[in-house]
Amino acid sequence: MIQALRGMKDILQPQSERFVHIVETASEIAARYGYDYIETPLLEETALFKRSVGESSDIVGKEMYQFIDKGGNDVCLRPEGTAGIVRAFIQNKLDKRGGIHRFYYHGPMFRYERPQKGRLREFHQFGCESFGESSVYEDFTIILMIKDIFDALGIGYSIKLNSLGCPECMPGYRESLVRHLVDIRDGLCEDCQRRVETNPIRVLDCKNGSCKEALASSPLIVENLCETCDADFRRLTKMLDSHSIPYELDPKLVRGLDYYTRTAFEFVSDEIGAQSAIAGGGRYNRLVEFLGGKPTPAVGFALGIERIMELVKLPEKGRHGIYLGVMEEEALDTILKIAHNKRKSERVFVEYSKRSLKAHLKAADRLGARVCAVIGEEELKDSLVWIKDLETKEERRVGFDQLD
RNA sequence: GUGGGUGUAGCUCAGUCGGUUAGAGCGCCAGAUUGUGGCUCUGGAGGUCGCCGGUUCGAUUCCGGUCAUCCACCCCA
Repeated sequence: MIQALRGMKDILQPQSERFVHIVETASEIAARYGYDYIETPLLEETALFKRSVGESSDIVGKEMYQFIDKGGNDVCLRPEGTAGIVRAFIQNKLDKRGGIHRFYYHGPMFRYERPQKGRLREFHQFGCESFGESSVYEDFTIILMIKDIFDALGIGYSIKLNSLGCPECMPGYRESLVRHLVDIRDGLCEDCQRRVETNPIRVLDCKNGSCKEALASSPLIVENLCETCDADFRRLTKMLDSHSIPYELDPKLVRGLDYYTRTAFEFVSDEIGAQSAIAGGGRYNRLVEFLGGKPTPAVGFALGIERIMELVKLPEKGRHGIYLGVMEEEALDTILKIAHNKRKSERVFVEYSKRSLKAHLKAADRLGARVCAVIGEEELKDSLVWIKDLETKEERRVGFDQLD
């Protein structure tokens, strides 16, 4: 038997219903915040991700589905959404056009990781990217939008917030951090000792207990921000406070992708296991320029649909729709016409073969229909259809055109 | 990539200290008379006990390998 590849899953109902519900809810809210839908290719040149996500990240280093296509191009399945959208933004010359451009997207992402709870090799994200707005109010608005989405979906979360600084203050901070890390090197885990060279910022994010202890006294970026970054960060937290949005300052929150600057945030849930981030994002003012476009400020986020599916509770829909069947073959034509008409407004099931009343009722019941409508010998004579409400058990006969 | 758990019916799982017909609940199918579903009752179908190899008179059970899956590390949504 051929099975789906490791870490890749079919999504059938009832899960597919949650999936659609999440995408629809998020899309609707994003549209109300002024975002337009964008669709970009799943396959991109490998160089795009190497440059945007960063070569030092594990995503690029060892988790990409990368291969050479038949034309000799080095390509890979996208491991995340932002890079492709930034590429599209630049390629379509929107950077030169100026103004503000906001996009939302959703679709599959691919990372060759070891699967576990909340982590798949093919997973789905919904995300938004806003280009051209440098105000921190846009960062605030994006956080507010995510809150709206999660509230609409009825799921709990907490927000972690940090600022990663900018080219003004980050390099200086990085140097002092490295100096400190070198001092405490012996107390760090193997991975972190390596990271001191490759990506010192990420040492802060290490979950290893001994590293956490060793890092207790390390300098924090939020205490080393330049004036502009600091003012923005204060404004952001003030806005969140005044809107009564609870958040937790996490000076050790480091986004895994290299392109983030200033605002970085994560929405986490404590109900879904170790992979607790249900949304993450922040500002990435340097990425457009880095990928060859005109310098353009940008903010964005992505949320993990599969992780959220575990949290969404769908309202019970109960019986709905109508089931149509016949006990005499001559009535099938009539039934099909009724079905076509009813389908303009509701869910309709049609059984094409002649069956006993009992069989029809049973089938209607199993399909979750509210009404079972059948034409038998008696109804055929008088041009009527017998209907039964499976919930109230009421039954009656009505004319072909009076079905409601 | 590392570590641990688990693979027995469609689903959730029991069980065999190695022995002849491998079980339960749920689900499924059929019936409880003629045109009445869900509930109940009765009956029935359905399993090469993940795969390969080893030990053994004999393996679903023990051992090794392999694959799959789950959880955690790592990484991240």
